[in-house]
Amino acid sequence: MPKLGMEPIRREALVKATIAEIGRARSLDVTVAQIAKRAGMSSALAHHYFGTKEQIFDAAMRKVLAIYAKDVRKLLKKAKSPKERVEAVIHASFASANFEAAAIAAWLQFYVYAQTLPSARRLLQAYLRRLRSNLLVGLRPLVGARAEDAAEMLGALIDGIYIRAALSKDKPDGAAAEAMVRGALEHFIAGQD
Amino acid sequence: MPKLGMEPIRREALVKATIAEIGRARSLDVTVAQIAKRAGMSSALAHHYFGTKEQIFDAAMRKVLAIYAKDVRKLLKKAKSPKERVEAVIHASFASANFEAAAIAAWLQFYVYAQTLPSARRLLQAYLRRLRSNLLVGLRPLVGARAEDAAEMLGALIDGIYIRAALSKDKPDGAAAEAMVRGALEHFIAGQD
Amino acid sequence: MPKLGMEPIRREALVKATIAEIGRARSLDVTVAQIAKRAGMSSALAHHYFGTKEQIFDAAMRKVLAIYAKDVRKLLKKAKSPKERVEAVIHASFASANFEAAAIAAWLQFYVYAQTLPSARRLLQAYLRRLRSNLLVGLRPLVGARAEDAAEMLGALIDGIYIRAALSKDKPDGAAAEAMVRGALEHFIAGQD
Amino acid sequence: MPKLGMEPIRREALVKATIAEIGRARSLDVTVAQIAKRAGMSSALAHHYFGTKEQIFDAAMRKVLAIYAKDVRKLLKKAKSPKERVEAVIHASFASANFEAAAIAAWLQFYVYAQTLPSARRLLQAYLRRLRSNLLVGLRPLVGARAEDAAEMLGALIDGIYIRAALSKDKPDGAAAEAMVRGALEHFIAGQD
DNA sequence: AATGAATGAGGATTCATTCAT
DNA sequence: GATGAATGAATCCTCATTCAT
Repeated sequence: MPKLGMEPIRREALVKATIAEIGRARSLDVTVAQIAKRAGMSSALAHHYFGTKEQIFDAAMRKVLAIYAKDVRKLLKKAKSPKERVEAVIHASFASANFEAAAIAAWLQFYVYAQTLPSARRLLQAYLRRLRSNLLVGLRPLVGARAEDAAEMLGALIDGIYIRAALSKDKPDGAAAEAMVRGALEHFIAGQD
Repeated sequence: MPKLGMEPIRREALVKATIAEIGRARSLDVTVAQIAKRAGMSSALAHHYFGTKEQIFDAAMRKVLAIYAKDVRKLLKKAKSPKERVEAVIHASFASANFEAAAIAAWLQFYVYAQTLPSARRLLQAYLRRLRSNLLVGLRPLVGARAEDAAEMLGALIDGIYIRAALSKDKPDGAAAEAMVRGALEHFIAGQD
Repeated sequence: MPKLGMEPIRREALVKATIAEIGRARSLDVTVAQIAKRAGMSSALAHHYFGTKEQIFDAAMRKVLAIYAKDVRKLLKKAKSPKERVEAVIHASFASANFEAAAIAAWLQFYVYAQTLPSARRLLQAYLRRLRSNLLVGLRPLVGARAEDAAEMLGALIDGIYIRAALSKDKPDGAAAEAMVRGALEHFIAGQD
Repeated sequence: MPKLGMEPIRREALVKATIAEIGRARSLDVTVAQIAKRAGMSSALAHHYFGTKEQIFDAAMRKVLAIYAKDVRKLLKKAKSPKERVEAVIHASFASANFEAAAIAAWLQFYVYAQTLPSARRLLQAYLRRLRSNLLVGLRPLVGARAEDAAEMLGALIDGIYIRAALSKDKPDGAAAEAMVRGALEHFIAGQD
């Protein structure tokens, strides 16, 4: 009798292996065989479950974004004030399991990947929209009409820190990253127009 | 005697074609044949002049960084005050010929490439150091001991804007980008610690 | 479960095809595609099983030497006297399945190959040592201290006959070849110093 | 005004460079560019003078055989007796400028080359015939009807020694080689049928 | 469910050879 | 006479993907 319910297990193993492998290679030049091997199965099985390599990548990207989204939701729930809301979003960006060398590397790769693949682009844009809207909700009470600009700026800053973390050989420093964004937030709030 | 002095012409054509082709593909998955074709020659000739694909990429990356460096130098010369120095660096980042769809796309690809290739990493890190030091010279008189943090933040913000511009389908808006960074600078200066 | 146990079959087919193809081309300028085609598979599969062309050649060379070594061992077992031992070695050299047009041609090619490739050189030198030592064991009782010279001479003579057989268009004549070496042996034994 | 009589100079330089380059590579896998560079000219010029690579190789092979033939002729002139004739041929084989690492390597390569290229085969067979006939003239008075066999055997032995010298990493020892062939000759003469 | 077997398509690289000057 | 310029044709090798079992 066949093992039942293997599908979700296999799929998850593959997704995890994909992120790890991309993190290791620091590039999307990763073969299905490598991913499958790390996931403990044959590449034929990987295709059986996902169809194409593209779909494996898609699922992996979805996973990275989902981890982040979940962290944000959790933190937002505890936020008591507008400012705490904004800080929650910032905190989630760098405290998440995603702010870890391999995941950051994978993140950057997916960013690039989104340039080429429409489905990946959609995913990434959804993330950007959500990030922006999460920031906006908190920022409006704080800076009013300047909230749009503030959200844009904070979002870009977060992405910039990510990209730099990806390049650096040092272990990513989430606290420092968070401090930098919070500083920018403070200055923005303090600044008059 | 044969046609002479083609080498620099061919090399430049290849470098230009490489950037254009990477911009078009929005990926480093570009074949030497594609590059050579766009540059109007056979792939064999491309290898004749550059040896390997890696060296072609290297030259293209060097070119992108060189364009930026030249723009910065030019603008810095005209700067009359510390603040003008910082603004010159910011302006160069977005006014340069590099802030144009294809070049931005190529820029992002090289950022990623630097994760893998040591030679590319060195190039990029040199760029980052120069950017930072250029900002620092202007920032020290303005914000004193906080200059380091400011430089770090502005640098990350610039990179973040780049990465977002790379993802966007719209034509990159240099003016808006510049305004955002200048805004952050103003707020940083105004902010108290 | 898939078709199983193809690997040894494929590998053997490839080795055989390699020898045949080198024999046909009378040169090592044989493409993996040609070999694979003769072996009835795609070149990709050949690479799948052997990795590189060099390793295919290595295996083929090993095979040629192994055939010879096996023949020698078999004949040596039946030898009842020192002289029969020497004759067994000689006989094996020319009666072996290797003394056949294609194999001789391949042999010569490998001899040349050994000049360039360290691994091939090691294989060939091992063969030469074994040949020498096999001859020595039989020769010592027959010619005493002159055994070393005799072994050297007989070995060179055998190789010389091989090389000439490789050049000739006629079907190799094992009997004649053997007679020539036996003659040299007789004269060496008869000769006084 | 054009330089006159460059042709023979260029041709000779190329032939010499070819032998040297084959000796260095210990293989015929030598590019026209390498040969031309060593000869101090462009590969285009090499083609200008020889037409094809094949013809360059042919000329080089011819040269190697010509050196040997000349040496033999010179030594044969001084020979006073049949035995001295045979010894002259043997001596020439190993004393010639050809019995030197690079030339031996080239020799072996050409031997192999002759398997493929008809023109090379003709050259080599002419050499073999001449060697044989030179030996026969001296051997007939010495061993009568057995001269044919003796010539065949000595020829094969000489070739065998060459092939082994090619494989060895040590500097070729002409004296030892000659001693071995002379020994075989002595034994052959001494041997009774 | 799972995988070894198998391949077509593609890509970097090399090189003999030709040609215009 | 001489050569830089240029290319077409090959060749090794990789890899996503399919299939039979």
